[in-house]
Order: sequence, then C-alpha cells, then structure tokens
Amino acid sequence: MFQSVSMTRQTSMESPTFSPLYRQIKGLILQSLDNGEWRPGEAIPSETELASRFSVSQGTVRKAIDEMASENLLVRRQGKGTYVASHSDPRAFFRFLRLVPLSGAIENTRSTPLECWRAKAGVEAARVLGLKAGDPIIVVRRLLEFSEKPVVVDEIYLPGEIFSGLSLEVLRESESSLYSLFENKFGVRMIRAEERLRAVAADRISADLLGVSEGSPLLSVERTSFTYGDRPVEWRRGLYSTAAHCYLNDLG
Amino acid sequence: MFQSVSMTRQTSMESPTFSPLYRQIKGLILQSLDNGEWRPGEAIPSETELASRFSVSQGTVRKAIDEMASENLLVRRQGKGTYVASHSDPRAFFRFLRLVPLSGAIENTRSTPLECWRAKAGVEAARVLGLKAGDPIIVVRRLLEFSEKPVVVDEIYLPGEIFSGLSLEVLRESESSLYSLFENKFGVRMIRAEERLRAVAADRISADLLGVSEGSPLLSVERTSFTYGDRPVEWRRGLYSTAAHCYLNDLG
DNA sequence: GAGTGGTCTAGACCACTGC
DNA sequence: CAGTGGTCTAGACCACTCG
Repeated sequence: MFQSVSMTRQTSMESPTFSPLYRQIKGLILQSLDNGEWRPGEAIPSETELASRFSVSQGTVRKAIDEMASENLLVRRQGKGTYVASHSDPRAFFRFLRLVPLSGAIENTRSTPLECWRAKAGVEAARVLGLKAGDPIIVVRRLLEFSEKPVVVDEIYLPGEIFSGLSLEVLRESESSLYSLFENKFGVRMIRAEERLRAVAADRISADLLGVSEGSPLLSVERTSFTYGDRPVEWRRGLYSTAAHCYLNDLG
Repeated sequence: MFQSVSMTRQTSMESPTFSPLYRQIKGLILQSLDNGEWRPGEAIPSETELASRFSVSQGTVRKAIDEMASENLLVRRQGKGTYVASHSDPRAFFRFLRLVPLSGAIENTRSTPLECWRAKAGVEAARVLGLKAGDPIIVVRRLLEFSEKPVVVDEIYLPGEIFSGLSLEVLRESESSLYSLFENKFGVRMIRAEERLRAVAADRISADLLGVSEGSPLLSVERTSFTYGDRPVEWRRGLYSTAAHCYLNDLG
C-alpha cells in the first residue's frame, strides 16, 4: 500500500528548490499511477483518505488532484470518487483523433490493421523514442475508415521491448481502440502527444489505399506520444485524406 | 466603478439552475472585461478588494480568477497583481500561430499587408461571422514571411461594422501584430479560435506568392476567432507552405 | 515595509450517487 | 442513509515585487 510519508514542510530557507506541498503530493500520486498501483478506469482513494495517509489537509490533496484532472490524468465524478483516466472511456476517444467530417454527419469508425513486423530502430526512430539505433522496434501499418470510406493510413513505430507480444493477430482480435489495447495488454497509458502537420503529395501506395490519385495533396500528421514521466513510447505518421474531413483544432 | 452586488446565495431549492458563487463572480468580472472597464495589459483590482466589493471571501474570488487565468483571459503575477491578458504580450504571440521551422532555428517574422477592401458578406461569411448576407465586411490579404522567405498567405474577413476605419494604410503603419492592432485600435480582443486544417493544391496566385509551383500541396488553415461571450469576429483562411515549416499541435 | 498573489489549514455545509 | 466530491469561509503564514 502506501509508505508513510514524512513530507518536508516548506520554510523560507528552502526557497531555491521551492515546491509547494500540493505538488509533492501530486508527485506521489503520479508515482502510484506510474507504478500501476491504481489502473486506468479504477477509482483512487477518496480525498479524505489520501489526506490522512499523507498527513495533509483535504484541501491540499484536492489541489493536487485538481491539477491532475486538468491534465486529463484523473477524472472526478461527484458523489462517486476520482478515477484514473482511461482510453477505454468513449469520451476520451477523440482527444487524440482530431478528424471530423466536413458535413458534420456522425460516422462510424473502423480500424483495419494491415501489417505488423519487427525491425531495428533507425537513427530517427531511435532519437524520437529515446532508444539506441539498432534497438528492436515494432512497426504497424493500418487503415482507418469513416463510414466505410478509407481516410487515414498510419505507420506506427513502437519500442520492441515494451510491446513484444504485439502481432497482427492481437491487433485483429482487439475490439477496442489501439490505445485501449496498449493500456490493457501492455500497461502503457498515453497521456500526452505532440503532432506536427504538413501538406504532402500522395505516394503511389498511400494513394491506392485511400482511393485518391497519386500526387494529390494529403495531410501528413506526425505524432509522438508520451506516457507518465514524459517518456516517449510511440512514434507514428499518418496520411489523412482531407477530401471529406478536416483536422479540427481548438486554440483555447 | 462597480455596482454593489446582491448575490443570491445558493440554497438547495435553486438547484435546477445551480451555479456556484465563484462562477457568478466570474461572470461579473467577465462583464467588466467585455465592457472595457479594465483594458488589455492593465491590472484588475486585487483579490482582497474584489472580495470586499462583491461581499464574498477572498477564496471565492480566487477561484473565479483561477478559472479565468486557465482560460488565458487573465494573467497572474505574484507580488504584482492580476492583469488582463493582451496580444501585445510577446509570450502570447505563438498561441495563435502554431507554425514552427522544421530546422528548429529561431526566425524573425514579417507581416506584409497586400490588399484591403470593402465588400458585402456572402452566405458563408455571414453564417460564420453571425451577420446577414449583404452586411458590410472588410477583407484583408497579407503575406507572412519567416526569415525573409514567404510562408503564409492569409485572407481575412472582418465585420465592417466593428472594423470600419481599417485600411491598407493603417495596416502598413502598424508595428505590432494584427491582434494587437485589433485590441488597441478597435477594442476587440480575440480570446479563442477554432482552426480547420486540410491539405490542398496550390492555386496559381498563392503559388506565385509563396514561391512554389502551381498544384503543389499546401496546408489550408481556416480559422474562426471569438471575442468575449463567444461572439465570432474574424474568419480567415491561410495557405501555409510546409516545405520548411510545420504546424505544431500539443494534444494535452 | 506595505501590498500583492500563493499555500495550507480546519470546519461547515451543499450536491450527487448508490445502497 | 453514508460516503463521495464541490463550495465557501476565515485566518495564518509564505513568496515575490517595488519603492
């Protein structure tokens, strides 16, 4: 369970490395999440319980949880408890897929895995994933369809160490989204991602898969995903056909 | 100044329209911002002063301000005060321009206004801007250069009512960013925007301006910007050359 | 030192969920 | 009804800025 914590209360002498109590609490909760002490979808202990375990007031725990909720690490549910965020939650699905139909119609999504093979990391993949060149990686290619029409081709690079066990069969058998699968089968939860977008001309293979003509403009979306502690665990490149869809972004 | 507020404290009988006190306070502060009582860059009254004026505790004012700070409406500065967010603040510049060089180099930006004319709103512009078709609008075309190389062509549609007075001369004389100009000269502050991205083929005119060949892939960025109260006040379409730059997006 | 925002506490009460 | 998160208060003290 928990180790009892002897928190260092802040004094003015410590100010060079000043970190408020609630951030230290946040760090401890984060650590428990990373350790898998509470898994995605599960409830964490109540605020009062955490407060007594860490020997701080409920308000301090509350502020720690507030921050983590605003970072989509935790989800509060009034009257029920606080839960570890999960990609299995349908509400979280479109947090990482920003594609919406131009028409506004509601569409059903289908993911079709095409290939899955082992390889050795090249220089770029190694750099992005924090590996050494030559380290084992797994590459997945898949097609995303919206209402039976192909819209996205993805090529996904994963550290072989963590995702050994991944295969075309596993992908085909999975009912859930890719990130749900990663959570449930590999204990890896994606909490943040960076995307770099460019416009490119369709190569022959992608054009065929997407049903567009070679050389027509496609949206290239390069994504790096991170798990707890900002460790990169996925690198992917998607080619999006934006004939009937667009990438929607909110500049809050 | 302020009107004295007789806040309705919450009771369980009012729960169908339940809104906590701090949100009502937030609404009042928002109203003052919208009224221009405190202008961008200025400080608002201190938390203790606001608390006594609204007859609530400092903690409640604090929570209202917290939310507004997280929405980039206000900026807190410890030891100094709380300020109205402004596009003149250089830190806010790249909140709406997500373009970064592929190389990672630091670049200087230059905006060159090309044209500025009066027109009547078409069906689409009217819909997006909340106007009636035929209402006066102003259209601006401009070129954005990074390190002396053209990268973006923008076509910007503005409600003529609000931005009458805007002209090519005004744009040319302005030293600051477009949104700073809107703030300072027209009292319009953009607080939020939605962008829709697609990949398109370069038309002849844009290709010439950007120094690429006709038909080459460009990133089309369509933006609707909103001011206080989610009122749309700008619609623009940019064509981005992504040969040496990419659109960077953080999926928090 | 005076004034500002930032942290932490303790306690009261409200709103929601589920047994 | 008990248990959870959500709101509100009042007060103490810390960290930062500026004159």
